[in-house]
Amino acid sequence: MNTSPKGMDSQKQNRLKKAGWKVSDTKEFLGLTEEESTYIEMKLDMATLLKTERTKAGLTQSELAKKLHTSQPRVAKMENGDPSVTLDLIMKGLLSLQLQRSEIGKAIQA
Amino acid sequence: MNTSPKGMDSQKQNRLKKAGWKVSDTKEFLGLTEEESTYIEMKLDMATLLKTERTKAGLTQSELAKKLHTSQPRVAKMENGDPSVTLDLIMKGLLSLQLQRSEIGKAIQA
DNA sequence: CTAATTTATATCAAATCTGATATAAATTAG
DNA sequence: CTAATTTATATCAGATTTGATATAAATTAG
Repeated sequence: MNTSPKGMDSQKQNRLKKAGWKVSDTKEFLGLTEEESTYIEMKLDMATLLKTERTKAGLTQSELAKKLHTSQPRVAKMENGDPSVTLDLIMKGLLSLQLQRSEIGKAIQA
Repeated sequence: MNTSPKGMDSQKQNRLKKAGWKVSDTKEFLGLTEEESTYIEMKLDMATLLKTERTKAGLTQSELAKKLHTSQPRVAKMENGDPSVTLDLIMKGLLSLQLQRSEIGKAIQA
């Protein structure tokens, strides 16, 4: 019994609550519509990709921050999928790491 | 002679200047770095996709606006790639039209 | 053509996002 | 262990983005 949204996925839950995501309604991430959670998951995936790619490039957060004309603390927030960071900023980060649209697109499809 | 960034692409230029994009430097969209223009093009492509998909779904801007809990004028700006609109909002728009991540990802790869 | 519908532009206060700074916590090097 | 480096958290003023409203322009229907 119960394959409904109640019995959500087990791994996804932690990722959502990890960063301080807050739902418009009330109860935690319960009450998230399909679109809302898809949007958040997408953003978290992009955040993870940013961290992965930065590391792969052998850069520190401070070094990436300089390329991006921002600060190290903000890069930390980008990589942790902080709700106060826009997808725009994360995308700019990925592009500054020389990722191609094809690579970003592939990651979004995942 | 001249296959350098000076002799940019011909179609892309119009799309950029179309919406009121302003470069941090001065001269029009000259002086855009590769990353900056890629970011803008990506956003414009998503904007176009939004308009295409809304139309395909047989919805007016007002109807989509209601789904998105926003206003018709903002939907217009989204579809026209107005610089004052975040990629976040456009993505939420696409998701509210029931597009899957796979479809969005594919469009980004283009 | 004329009215109705749809889309675009202008404006604005409130909310959100921004880079910067200070500093704490965690990780890595010696 | 201890210091150095790197990453995370807190705060904040300024900038940008937001939904809303009014209204103009464009498109479509009759």
